Amino acid sequence: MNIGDVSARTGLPTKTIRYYEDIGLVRPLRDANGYRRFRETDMHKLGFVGRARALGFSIEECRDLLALYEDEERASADVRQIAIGHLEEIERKIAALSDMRDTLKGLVHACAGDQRPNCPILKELSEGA
Amino acid sequence: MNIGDVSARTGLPTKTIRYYEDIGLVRPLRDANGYRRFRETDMHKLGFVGRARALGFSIEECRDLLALYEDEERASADVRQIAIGHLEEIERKIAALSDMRDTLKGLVHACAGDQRPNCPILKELSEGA
DNA sequence: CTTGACCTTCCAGTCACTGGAAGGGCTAGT
DNA sequence: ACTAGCCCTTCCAGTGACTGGAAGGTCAAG
Repeated sequence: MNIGDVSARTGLPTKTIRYYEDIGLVRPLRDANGYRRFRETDMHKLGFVGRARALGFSIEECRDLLALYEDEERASADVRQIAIGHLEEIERKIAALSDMRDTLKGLVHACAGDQRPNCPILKELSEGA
Repeated sequence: MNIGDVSARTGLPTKTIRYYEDIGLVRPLRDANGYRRFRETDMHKLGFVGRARALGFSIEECRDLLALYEDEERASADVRQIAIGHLEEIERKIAALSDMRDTLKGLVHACAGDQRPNCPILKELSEGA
């Protein structure tokens, strides 16, 4: 399979697939003409990474998860630990964004949004709370 | 005021303040020795940007907000529109993160997290939903 | 006159791609 | 045989918003 087929099947852009090769996530073979040749296992790995990325795991976490996936002797505790760490990170981000949302909502609500210059949003940014 | 004083008063790292000068958010004066000299208005602007960044506004949004702040003829509607756009962006991010969180929570819950290799997290990443 | 805390510029790295240029390969149709 | 139109290759540069570090100038205190 050439890179275009893999892209169509995994949904990953070819640029991204080449990048994943660059950083060593996959190691496709090469045809005589220099084209990358992807085996089923390569495509499977790329799908794995694509799904892990969609869940917000970093590339390094993906690398670790892949290594665990390929290690038949793995302990599921190690996988779970990575997932828990990531989950906590997501909870922190949600909390931070929720704080921003609440503050912004209050400001947007307080602002008349008309042709006059008076604006509580600018006032807040200018003076602090 | 030198950059160190501004840093202490605004809470922004000196590196960040220099960066903000680089991209034209502030234009401090220069002393004969080459040191940046910040006026009150410069510090005020930096505080403004710091608070806007803390609410998640991008640098370009901060630039626009600053311009509106300095425009006495502004319409508060323009400020409000920027804030609403940003608010929607935040809502989208929260929604995406919440989806990830829910999926991850389910997977973490389903995983025994012991010494055995069997793992529903890896299974999901490997096979898709 | 030295120490140490400040300040300066410039370069490189972060993260995970993304865009584009320049060029070679392959297949189908004329 | 030639050409059109894809597909593939590499390499370089840019994104956002900083951050780290090196190499060196300045200044006040002791």
